[in-house]
Amino acid sequence: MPSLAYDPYVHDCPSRQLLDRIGDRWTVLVIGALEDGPQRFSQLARRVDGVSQKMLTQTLRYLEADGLVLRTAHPEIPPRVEYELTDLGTSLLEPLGALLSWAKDHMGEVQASRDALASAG
Amino acid sequence: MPSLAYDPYVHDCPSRQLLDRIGDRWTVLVIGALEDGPQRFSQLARRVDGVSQKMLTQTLRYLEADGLVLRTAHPEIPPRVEYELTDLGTSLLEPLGALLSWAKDHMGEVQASRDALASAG
DNA sequence: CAGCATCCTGGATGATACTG
DNA sequence: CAGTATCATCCAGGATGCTG
Repeated sequence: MPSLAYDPYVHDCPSRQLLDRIGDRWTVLVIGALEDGPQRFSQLARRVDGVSQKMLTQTLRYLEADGLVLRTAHPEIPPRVEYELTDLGTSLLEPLGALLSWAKDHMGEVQASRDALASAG
Repeated sequence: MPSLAYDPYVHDCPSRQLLDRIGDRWTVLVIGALEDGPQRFSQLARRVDGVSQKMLTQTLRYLEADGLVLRTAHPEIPPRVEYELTDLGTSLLEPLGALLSWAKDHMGEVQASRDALASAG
């Protein structure tokens, strides 16, 4: 049994800060989109369907600041900017994968529970 | 390398639904608080510091509906209601623990990256 | 004690227009 | 193409008061 000892509601606690990041709609999606190699801004925008330019930019800036994503601007016309996961960012794929894996394995049970409660009224 | 193949932005996708749940500030905290056994409502309110009655109630209702938490109301005066993780809820502790673990192990690097960028201007 | 109902605010997010 | 700037919106979440 893993320990959740340090409380994420303590503002200074790393777990809280991580939770805040994962909380927003886009961070996880962007990281997922970058899983298979460097991507250009417009590629990401298409890949992470529904994200606005503003949000994509903001998310990428955060990830860059946190050292999870590397930004490379090529001095060309027209501009070309590529984003890729750093080693640190890549290391996050594993626990994230574990979570998605749980969802895949157990979401059926969750859905069944919802349905049961709904039909029970 | 884990696969993040199925896209969480697809509304039907389990990963998206899980993300939505974890997205809110309280779900993860409540699950964490329930890690070491059944808790009363007021205990949880104190444990998950900062949560309002409304949010705690709402979060518990969701978790109950999803089959992650079991609610037991004892017919007494004054009322006593206990919440505990189901087996399903307990199984979520593991991937969650992995994520928190990552935060613990790497948040230092993240913070260093932030500081570096900040001082660099 | 546990928990609804109501009102209200702020910040996250989107839409739009413009630029190097 | 890859952004920046600005305005508009929406609802999660907090505050408060009441009930069984």
